[in-house]
Amino acid sequence: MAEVLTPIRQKILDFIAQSLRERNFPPTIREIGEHVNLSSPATVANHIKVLKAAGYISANPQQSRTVRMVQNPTMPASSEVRHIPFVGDVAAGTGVLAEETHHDLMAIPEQFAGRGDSMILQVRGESMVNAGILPGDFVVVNRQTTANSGEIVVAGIPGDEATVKRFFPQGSRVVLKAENDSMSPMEFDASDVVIYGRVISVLRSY
Amino acid sequence: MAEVLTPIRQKILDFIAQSLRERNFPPTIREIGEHVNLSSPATVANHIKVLKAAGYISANPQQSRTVRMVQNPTMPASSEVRHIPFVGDVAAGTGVLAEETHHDLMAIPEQFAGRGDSMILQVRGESMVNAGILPGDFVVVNRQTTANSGEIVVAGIPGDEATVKRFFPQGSRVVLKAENDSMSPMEFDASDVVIYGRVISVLRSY
DNA sequence: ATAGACTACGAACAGTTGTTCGAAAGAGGG
DNA sequence: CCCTCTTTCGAACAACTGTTCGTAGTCTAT
Repeated sequence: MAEVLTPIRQKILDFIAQSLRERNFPPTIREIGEHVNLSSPATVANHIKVLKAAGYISANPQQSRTVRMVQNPTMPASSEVRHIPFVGDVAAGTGVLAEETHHDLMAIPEQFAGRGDSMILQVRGESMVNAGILPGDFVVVNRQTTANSGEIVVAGIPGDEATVKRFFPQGSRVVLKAENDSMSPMEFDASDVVIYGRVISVLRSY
Repeated sequence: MAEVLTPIRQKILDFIAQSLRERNFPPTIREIGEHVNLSSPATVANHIKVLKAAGYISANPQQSRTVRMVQNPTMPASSEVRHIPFVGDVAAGTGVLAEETHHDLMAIPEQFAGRGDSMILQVRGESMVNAGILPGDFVVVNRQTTANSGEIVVAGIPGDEATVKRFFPQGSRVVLKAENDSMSPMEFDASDVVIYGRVISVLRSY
């Protein structure tokens, strides 16, 4: 058995992928041939047949423009993803945060999912723009009641809703610092601040 | 002028979307006709022409299976996660970007994965801190060679490596603006700038 | 009723497209 | 050197496909 992924076949694969992403439809056999300098459609068809047999692509016989890329043959294990509940936005207050009712689950890659009990919030407000957290961003929050100095936490403060702030414990007092030039640090008695969790990752979609 | 979205045209739109969703390639005119009970290809072609003029779809003349939806009424909805190749960091230059070799795949939720052919880059440098993109952040990039004004793109510029900048075309010139107070906008001849793709999402892990 | 529009049909045409077949050229091994 | 495998070509074919053209039915407004 000869090598399947010869350079010319690699080029064919690339061109099919390119056509799909740039034009949203697959190329014809002759279009492929023109692109890889194979003047005979029979030659290209032969490569197509090999690639199809090897599982790289699939194609319908006798139908034009029906080659398509087969999804990654090595589907990574589902353990790569964790499903984390989306519990609302940060301005929604503690009720939402504490609730364990039916929430949408978002699939989050392990790398961004953290380890313990987690939840996802959508950020409202510009309090953390200097830390690269913009309004509308999704933050994955590890549920925990304490945090280390300087970490970004979701906290409940007196008379206000939950906010995202940088956390600085100072004895019996707590300083919550917004990362925004126009906002001053807020100081509270430690007993008045409830920490809901720590921000462990940020996801944004444009 | 008559109504554009007649029931039959709606059925045609639905069938095109269905074909794209279930088979990953568009139907032919006769396939459409068979599904909506129009025996003459001329009739279907007429509807196609109207829908195309109205902006619902686009199609290449004289090419089979090239109709495609202009807007995207039907999200892929296949799986909740897409696996996107991680191709290195933005400072690694064009070589890495162009390569189609074996890369690590990262599982990305559909919501952040975009639609077309995508790749993942890790951002080096502080050029986009004001846009909430920090050093070390992962950006999902939709491979495309053009972009709209104001969009964040991954671009190759003369004498430098690939960078992440905000894109402003100005006639035959191109202005690339860093989102960093200490960096000035850069202006190039349009032919000297290569756009590799558009940043569609940002992921950060603390 | 008459005219005009819109829609649909059916046939035909030219170009496209996947496929088949035979043959030639090169590579590698015995 | 000879054999086999692989790749490629060129030509041809049948089917497919977008398009054109003439005709006809339906509906609305005049």
